[in-house]
Amino acid sequence: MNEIVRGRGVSLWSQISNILADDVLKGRLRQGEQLPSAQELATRFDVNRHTVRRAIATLEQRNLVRTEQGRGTFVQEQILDYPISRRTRFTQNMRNLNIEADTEILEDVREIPPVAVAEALGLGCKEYVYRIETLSHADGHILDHSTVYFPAARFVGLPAVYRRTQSVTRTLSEFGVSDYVRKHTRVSARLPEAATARLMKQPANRPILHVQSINADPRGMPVQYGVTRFSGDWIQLVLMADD
Amino acid sequence: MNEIVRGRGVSLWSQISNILADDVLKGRLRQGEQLPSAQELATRFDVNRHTVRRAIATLEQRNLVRTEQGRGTFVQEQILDYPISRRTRFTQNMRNLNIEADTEILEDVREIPPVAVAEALGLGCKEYVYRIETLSHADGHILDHSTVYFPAARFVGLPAVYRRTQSVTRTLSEFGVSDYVRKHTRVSARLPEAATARLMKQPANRPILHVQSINADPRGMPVQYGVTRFSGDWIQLVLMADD
DNA sequence: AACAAATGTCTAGTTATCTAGACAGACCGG
DNA sequence: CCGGTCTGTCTAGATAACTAGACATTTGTT
Repeated sequence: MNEIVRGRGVSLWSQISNILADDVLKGRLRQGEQLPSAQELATRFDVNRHTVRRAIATLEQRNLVRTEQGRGTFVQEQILDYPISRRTRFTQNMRNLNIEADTEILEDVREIPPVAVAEALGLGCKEYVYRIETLSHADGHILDHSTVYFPAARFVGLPAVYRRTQSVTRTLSEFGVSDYVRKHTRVSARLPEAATARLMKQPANRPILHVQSINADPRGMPVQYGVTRFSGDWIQLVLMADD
Repeated sequence: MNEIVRGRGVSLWSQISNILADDVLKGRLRQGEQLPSAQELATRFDVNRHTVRRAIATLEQRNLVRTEQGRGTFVQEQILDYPISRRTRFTQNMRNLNIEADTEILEDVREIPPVAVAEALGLGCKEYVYRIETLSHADGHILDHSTVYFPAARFVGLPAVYRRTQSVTRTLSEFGVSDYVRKHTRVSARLPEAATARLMKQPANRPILHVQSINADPRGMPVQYGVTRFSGDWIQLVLMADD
């Protein structure tokens, strides 16, 4: 297993601290996962509990773990850098971040959209859209609540495809839109609507990241209007130069 | 310059030891070079002399430096691995080892060789050879004392070429021998003759590596007979499989 | 309420690391 | 041979790291 060396000029607490930090950073310990108790670690490393505590104290300072009296110490949920560029693809993003994301489809309906959405999609005020509501989980956390609109006339029967492919990119691809780029992205922080707060299991007074985006095909024709509400606590959007 | 950190779990002596070891291994301190005195290092690192001494003690254990009372501490001359194969070329070897070698020509004469040499070169007992005596230095150390014989009939005027090219390989090349291989190599340890000991500035009772070799052209005709006396202390021949 | 299992906080003692100073011994150049 | 400059060795004390044990506090379960 992991070895510790005495009397070579590197203190035990520092060695233990490094080993544990490595476990966290390399993902051997997952976000929110509970570490072995101080006593267990002391036994494993053949060292006093105080020594382990010192190691853990430094990890806490580095914000890698969080200790709760009477409960234990846990891997600190890190703010997730969520890169956004013109070609951001959610599924791809999560895969890059080495996170198992699964998306739950809450609802899909065919309806007349709000005026703002119709305008954004370049539709007349009597044209139908599909509206799809999703909730994404990652590592046991709720990641975002999304509402996406597609022009119904252009993508007949889209919800069924979406349910099968579980991916915007693959769905559009099946309708012949093999490429699309983000026409614009608007990011704001706001308090969640009641429904969103309930869905994301977070207090109504904790702000969320509200991202509204429009994707267009290569000819500039809008294919998707979406609103994604990220948990502001542990998502941090990174705006990137266009590629 | 080089920084040292207190109170982060790594002892000062160990940090200093690492810095100095790095200086030696990366060649910032050369073989045989004197390190700053313990007091100077203590001042530079803002640390007690004893602490520096402890760092140096570990370096001594690792055989990276050697300390001499009253003189100072010096980078330990490492044993030099000297690879030998059928295609060994002295100049090339030194270049591979990243060592500046310069060869001083002590003497070149045209003479009747000893019988053993004549036989080895496949010459009759009345045929002349050129005998060239050289002394090689590298990094300020004397590396070897060589005696090489060339058949004079085949290589008329060779010494002049050798003085110009400073290389056996290039010299033979100018005589049309573009390739040659080592026909055989005999290695032994023996005490140096008086002249050699004096030349190599080493005691007469310290053994040297005595390497006798014959090089032949691709048709098997011997082109060179040589004896090289290496300083046994810091040269270590590595016999390699033929290439 | 009782209990087990965590973390948090003390005290006390040991060992390792670092500092300070003094002095001996070897080397070297004038 | 003498003085300056090295390394080598010793003593003594201060600080950091580690161990041992006791007990408090918090949490979750029974």
